[in-house]
Amino acid sequence: MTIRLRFAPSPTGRIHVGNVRTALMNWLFALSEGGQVLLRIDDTDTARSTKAFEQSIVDDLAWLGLNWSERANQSHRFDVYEKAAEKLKAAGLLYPCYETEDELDRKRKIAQATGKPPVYDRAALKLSGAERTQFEAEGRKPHWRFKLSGARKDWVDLVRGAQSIDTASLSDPVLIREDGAFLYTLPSVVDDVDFKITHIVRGEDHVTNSGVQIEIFEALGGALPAFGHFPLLVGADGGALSKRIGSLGVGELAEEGYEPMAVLSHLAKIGTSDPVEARLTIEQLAEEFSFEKIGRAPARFDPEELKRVNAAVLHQLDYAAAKPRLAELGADKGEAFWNAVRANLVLLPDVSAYVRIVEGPIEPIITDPAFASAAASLLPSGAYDAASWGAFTNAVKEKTGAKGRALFMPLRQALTGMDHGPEMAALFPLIGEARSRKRLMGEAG
RNA sequence: GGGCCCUUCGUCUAUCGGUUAGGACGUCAGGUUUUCAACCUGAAAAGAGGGGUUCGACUCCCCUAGGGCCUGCCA
Repeated sequence: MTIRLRFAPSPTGRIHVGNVRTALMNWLFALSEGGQVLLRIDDTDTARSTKAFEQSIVDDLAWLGLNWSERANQSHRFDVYEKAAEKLKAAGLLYPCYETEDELDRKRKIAQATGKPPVYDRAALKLSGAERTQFEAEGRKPHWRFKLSGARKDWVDLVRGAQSIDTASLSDPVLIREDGAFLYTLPSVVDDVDFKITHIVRGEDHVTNSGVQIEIFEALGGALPAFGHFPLLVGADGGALSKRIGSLGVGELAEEGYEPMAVLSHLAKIGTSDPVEARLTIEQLAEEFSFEKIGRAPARFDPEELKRVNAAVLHQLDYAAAKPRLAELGADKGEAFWNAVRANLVLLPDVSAYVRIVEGPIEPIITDPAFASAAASLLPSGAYDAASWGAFTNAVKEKTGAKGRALFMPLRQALTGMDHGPEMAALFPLIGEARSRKRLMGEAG
């Protein structure tokens, strides 16, 4: 049997790193088992959902290289949810409630204050027909709650092992809002049944939801999927994911020049027993994926570590793969250039600093003008090749007596305006004679 | 308040009762580069605190401290 998973974002905002991690877990598991992933747009909240956000989700997943096999919108399926709701009502499992939000809020606060669990008291269940008619006459519209059984619900979680949720300690979940809108819970279960989802993989913020949803699966007579809840992301300081990081959107990462595979590698490896290392393909990440490797402590999303992984991805990126991206940045200066500089990049846009080194203009750093001009007079003429740098530095060494660091650092600083960087032998031919001469003479160029 | 989960080198983590407590990043040292960066090799470096259980505990139980998630007419 091929397994079927789903990624179900709400188009009420851009997707951020937390969403990407959820998506990735689903994709990696599906890929590792030869299964499929359904992209389900959870747009039941028509007021907050937008087509623009939906498109951004599609674009962001495409940028990441995550391809779905099917796509569905919940907003096209209201009639299906309606039928499911009718079925639950007929079974006496979905009942109308007339409390206002304020009333519920007050009830919760009172319960809290008296040390009682803030669980819905099911007052609506005791309403007489006359009372209901009275509420309706007042113009109150009901919201609908699912009647929990009060039994414990058990399952063996893919990452957490044996789980047991006591539905007696939970409020009956509201499935339909006063305005008639379906809340996330029912459509999610209905769709999981209809689309024959075999595994629900999501963050551990959903574990109690799963207990509730298992009851709805049972009430609807649907096949129960397997559940896996992985720990959430926390920030590098171990605290909650900061607003800046938590809302770090895929779009922003792309703009800042991160590599999709760096983002994916980092999110796939943090919180697992694998070392956090760069991988060049999703397939490789999938090959290494296993629920058993996922720890139970929160995973740390560390921007510094992401950068390190990004650098590693870049270091392995060959010219053919880099070329189109370099072209976008106006930084495609040929294969020799790419090979010379890639090991020194953290983010791809860093390449522009090296473009300036080979094309100018840069401000040379001259600490010893006499030495620099002596070197300038020894520059070979004509076209430079891989051997030119050796010949040039040997000549300078002989003439000035400088060697080692005293020889190379001033030349590097004069020629590149930096005190670190790629192999000079590779850069020198790209800089060329004229520019080298200018820079050694202390002129910007 | 209640429920669930977590706490091992500086950092992220492995260990599912008996290990020289393993790996990765970082750090340090060496190599390579006639310089730096990049790269390669090696080293130092750990079980929150307190009680139990056991021949034996990082591992199981309890308490304390510290963190995360849930407890919505959000998803």
